[in-house]
Amino acid sequence: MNKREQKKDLLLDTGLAVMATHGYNGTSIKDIVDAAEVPKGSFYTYFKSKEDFALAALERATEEREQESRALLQNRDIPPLERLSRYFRDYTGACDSGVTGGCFIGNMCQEMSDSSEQIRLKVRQLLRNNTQAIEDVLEEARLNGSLTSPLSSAVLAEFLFNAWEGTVMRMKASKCREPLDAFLALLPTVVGQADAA
Amino acid sequence: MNKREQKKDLLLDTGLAVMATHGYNGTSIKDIVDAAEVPKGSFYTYFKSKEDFALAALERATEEREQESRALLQNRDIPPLERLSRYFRDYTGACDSGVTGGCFIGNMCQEMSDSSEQIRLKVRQLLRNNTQAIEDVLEEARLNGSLTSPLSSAVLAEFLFNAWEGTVMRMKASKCREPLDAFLALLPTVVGQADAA
DNA sequence: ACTTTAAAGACGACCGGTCATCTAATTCTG
DNA sequence: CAGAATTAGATGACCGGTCGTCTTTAAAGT
Repeated sequence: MNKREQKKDLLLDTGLAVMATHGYNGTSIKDIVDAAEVPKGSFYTYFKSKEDFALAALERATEEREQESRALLQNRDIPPLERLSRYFRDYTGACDSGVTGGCFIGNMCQEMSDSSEQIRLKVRQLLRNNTQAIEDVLEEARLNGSLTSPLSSAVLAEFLFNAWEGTVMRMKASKCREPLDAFLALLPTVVGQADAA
Repeated sequence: MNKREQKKDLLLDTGLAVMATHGYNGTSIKDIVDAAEVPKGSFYTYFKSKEDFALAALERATEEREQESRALLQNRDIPPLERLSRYFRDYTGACDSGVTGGCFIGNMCQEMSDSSEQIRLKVRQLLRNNTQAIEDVLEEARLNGSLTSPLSSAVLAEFLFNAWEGTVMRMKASKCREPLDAFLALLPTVVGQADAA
């Protein structure tokens, strides 16, 4: 990787962190370049606009998360429903250590969907990808008989993922793990397990 | 109501609408006063700061919604679980007519929780109130035997409300009613009904 | 020397918030 | 009750500062 790509990456990583906690409109270009210790004038050599940066940051945010989550979600050594449970539960750490930011995609969805059609479409796509990953696991569980719900895996996945986003959002306001615990408590019920404490 | 209160109300109503679609940082004082056709200088005679306005708008947003929702949620002519179902389903209209804004409280939660402690606490309180209202209905359903879940009403309410917020958020990005349908499809499962199509 | 890229700094617009000024209502005086 | 004095509230010009963006200059690469 060349020098240029490295700097763009640095800008993306650090800027993403800033924008994840202060939002799109709450983050200035100066905030981004300051955090990355990159001269202000350089910003527009890497991104053609602030919106362009946000679009790239959105992709980056999911890349980082997908590294780990895809690996877990597709790990055939663990029963599919167990994978799902871990996928959600492993978020706990972020909560305990005074999480800030929450889900960057969720944040951008709320703040920018009505202001930028480009960002809305990108968010929609990333949300769909995430939902699809969950649906795949559910479909696998259905095939091996551990998923008994009469509802389609698509509906189940859509519900679960949205419920999860709501849970993460709530944790931002409450700063406690109750929302997460409630989510995990209901997970078996939703996928149709009698009781898998 | 005196003239002054009326203007403050106007500022609150119109400003709330603007801030609900463009967010806190995406809305300027000028945007608010222009929408209400109130002179810029007047703003600070009604609110001591932008943050103060947002706090008041947050209360206003729930007042408006609570007018109708409380009445529905506490209507003893309808079975409690049916009330809950309607409470969520009645949101449909907003979706069909190209909803903008979503849930103002949810928006502010995502955008401002990490920036303003005052707003975070207000959001947390309002979210709790909403959850409590749902818990009350669930408790009523448990008493009359229609709620069979072994999980506590508090956990159920927390999960349901967060799932709902996530659903509303997803609709902002997707601009379709699929998320809502998925939510409504799972509602009976969550509260422990076998199938109450 | 010539092309390409990074960086500096300027740009006008706009930000949240303040201020002196003006208006209109209230209180005081007779 | 009339008219003068006082004051609370309304107002838009204006503050220093920051915004996102762009032009211009400096540096680097070949």
